[in-house]
Amino acid sequence: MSQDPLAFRVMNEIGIIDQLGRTALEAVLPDDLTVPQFVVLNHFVRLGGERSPSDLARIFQVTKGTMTSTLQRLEAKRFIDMLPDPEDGRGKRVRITDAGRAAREASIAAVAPVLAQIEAAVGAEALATLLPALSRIRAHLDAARDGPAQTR
Amino acid sequence: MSQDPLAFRVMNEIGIIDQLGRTALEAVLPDDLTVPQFVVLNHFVRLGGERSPSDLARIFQVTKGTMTSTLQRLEAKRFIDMLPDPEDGRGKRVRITDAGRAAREASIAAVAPVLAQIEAAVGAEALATLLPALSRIRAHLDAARDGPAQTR
DNA sequence: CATATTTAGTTTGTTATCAAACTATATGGA
DNA sequence: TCCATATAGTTTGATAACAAACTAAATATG
Repeated sequence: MSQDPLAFRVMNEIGIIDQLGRTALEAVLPDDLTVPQFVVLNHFVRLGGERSPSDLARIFQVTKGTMTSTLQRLEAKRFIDMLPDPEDGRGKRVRITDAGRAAREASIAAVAPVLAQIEAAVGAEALATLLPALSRIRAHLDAARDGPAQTR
Repeated sequence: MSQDPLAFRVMNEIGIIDQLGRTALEAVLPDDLTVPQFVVLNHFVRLGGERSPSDLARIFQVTKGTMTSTLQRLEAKRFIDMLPDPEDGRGKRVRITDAGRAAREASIAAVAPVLAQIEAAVGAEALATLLPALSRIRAHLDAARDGPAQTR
């Protein structure tokens, strides 16, 4: 059980947490929102303005294809608008709609208790300590990634 | 960027690490093995013997349906055998094949440098410190999960 | 200026994952 | 013994994610 290398055990634990956490959040999210969909809405409310799909792909570290799919689903729910970029014939501009803002508010309300429980169970200090180490791992993996396949 | 609750930021970081780490490992794994497939093979080599599919689903915290899929792919590659359980007409017994053992050895060799790099970049102590906190988060999410939907 | 290269976005095909529905066998209680 | 319930596995129908191939528009180079 513990003959596995340390880094492997950490990755393992991270994988399971990601899965359980994602499932727990999606169980309470309204409007059949998924975590990635919520995260995009949250971004627009917090930072406002408009973004291109490839901006968003870069920000959230997913491929362009993945972002295309997430945005299409959000647009189908009328939570974002996709407009042609007037400055670039290839580009698009994404912005949140009023319905999207409302869905984000409802999501925050639904998700807050779940997050609060985690914080209570693990301790705010422990979480705060975790964060920098996680960031280092992320930074390493990000840098080690060879040719960023597709403007991820 | 940091108005998000602590627990949310941690979950976010974990999600990205999971994704980047998974992709990095799968890039080097032989025989088109995926991480879940490798993890199952690794388990059999480390602990030996036979397991039922639902044992494996429980051990790796995935649903039975997910485990069915992973086992079918491993069987197609001839890396495991699936036998009827002589004691239970509903059950199956899974065990690794020689080819499976060989694939696991090759995988370990391929994956080791990637893990070593992570360990070097983050530091063994930092990883060791991370582990208990991660375990607490996992334990909480595991416990908070309502009716374990399907003998997950 | 014309062609080559890069960039923006989409599409395709594969795997993982979940929940829920379904089949078949086992077990428990009346 | 018989029926109800629980358990083992599979299947179905979603979403997310990747890589790779593809279209179209923009930029760079000769």
